[in-house]
Amino acid sequence: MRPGERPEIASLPLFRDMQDEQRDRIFSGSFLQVFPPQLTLFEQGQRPDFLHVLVDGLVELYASGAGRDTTMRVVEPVSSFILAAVVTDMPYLMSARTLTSSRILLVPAAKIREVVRHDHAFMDATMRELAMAYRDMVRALTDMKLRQSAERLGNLLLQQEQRQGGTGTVKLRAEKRLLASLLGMTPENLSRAFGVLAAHGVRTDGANVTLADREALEALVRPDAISD
Amino acid sequence: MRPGERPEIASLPLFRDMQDEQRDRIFSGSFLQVFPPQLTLFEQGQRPDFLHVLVDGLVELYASGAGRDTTMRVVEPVSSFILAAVVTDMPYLMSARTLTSSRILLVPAAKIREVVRHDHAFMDATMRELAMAYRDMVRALTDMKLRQSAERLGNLLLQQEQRQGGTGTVKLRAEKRLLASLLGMTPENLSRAFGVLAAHGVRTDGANVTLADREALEALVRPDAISD
DNA sequence: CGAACCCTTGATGGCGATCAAACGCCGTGG
DNA sequence: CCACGGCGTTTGATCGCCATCAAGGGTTCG
Repeated sequence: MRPGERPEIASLPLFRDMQDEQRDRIFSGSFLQVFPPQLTLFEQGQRPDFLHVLVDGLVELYASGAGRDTTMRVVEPVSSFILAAVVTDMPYLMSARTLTSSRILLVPAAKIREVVRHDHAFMDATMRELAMAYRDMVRALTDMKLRQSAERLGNLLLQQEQRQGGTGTVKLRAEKRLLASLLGMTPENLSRAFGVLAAHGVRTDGANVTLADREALEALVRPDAISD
Repeated sequence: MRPGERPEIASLPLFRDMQDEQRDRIFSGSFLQVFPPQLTLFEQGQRPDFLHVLVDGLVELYASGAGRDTTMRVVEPVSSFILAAVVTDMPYLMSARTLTSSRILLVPAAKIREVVRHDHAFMDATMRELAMAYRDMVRALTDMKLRQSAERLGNLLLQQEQRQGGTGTVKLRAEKRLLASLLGMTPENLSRAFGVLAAHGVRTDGANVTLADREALEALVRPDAISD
């Protein structure tokens, strides 16, 4: 582990408040590994072997079915993923692959389940993490059921703009084809959706998007105050 | 509380393994109330005041946005709902209304959060409940993104048939208009979806549905083995 | 420099929403 | 007991969003 990385992982909400001793147990049983781009980390249906913590890089979680794939989440560092499968010890509902070269901390699932049982603060953090993840999924599902594609895109841009500092600029971290899949549409229609938003002050230049007229965009998208 | 009801609630996975003393604390601060049909229990955006446990009746959880509503879940007895909002103490993401006259146990949210902190088994059960709820939402979102409407309906019928005993018969507990909203479509298209499935052995008679040719239906729907 | 690959743009088609109307069920009130 | 009215469901007609198919332009990388 590089200097500064371990404190960064340890300060994640999931690990922050637990006993030092228990945290040491988790980390000592874990190992950090570098994966090349486009590598499948695991596939849906498998039993969970590790809790994954993305330290550096970019990871896609996707689900397959009915002969097609769809992106469920793009994981950015530093954060953990597939916690729910680990604590329940039930098969993954999603597959994972690296998008870029990625450094990932692998924590044996059995160790997580063991430490959860013995460290109250860690269980508390796990519970909260799962509750937040559940709420994220509720938002994603309502978004998919209630909004059409251009609205979903506009909404995502508004949220990303806030998370990236509110400078009126959004930097797309992943390819547009992936963004399309995340939003539940095809690349072609994502392109057209950007075209629709152009009439509402959205300028695109490759991966750089500028929101020139926030008011007009919000009028189109009608963002939900609760979804913040 | 009627005789037999309290044991039924206490034997729920959520409350089953906690200390008797802590369970008493929770129940002593709670009260059971009867609500008429079509009554709004709470609305999205509100701060959670109670954990709800549906003892008898039927409750709809729905979300509003972009000028429309969509059903997120139909709650059947005996089970709790809106646990995630209660433990995080964050605003509801969904609204709730009774569909039929319902008996609901109302547990003060603050008491839940307090007991969670002190009872390890209860926290463990809460964590697991949230993990399962999260997984349910993942399944719902993939279903919505990957399948079209007739497939979603067929899938739901197959699952309901299993949950109702595998007799080849499904009894729809709610109105079809509600089922349509749950599946993310209009009542008109639900009707047409039943029409499509009729060619695959699905006979409907009001709220009674019989699956005459399970193989044909599964061939159409391609159910996912993981989604069981 | 060439070959993928991504993104874009255009043309077409299908799924599902919307609009409209008729049927059946069930309650109320005459 | 029957007539009426309301509501949920069904069926038909039309429209719009989005997927698919197809082709061209731009970028990256070998």
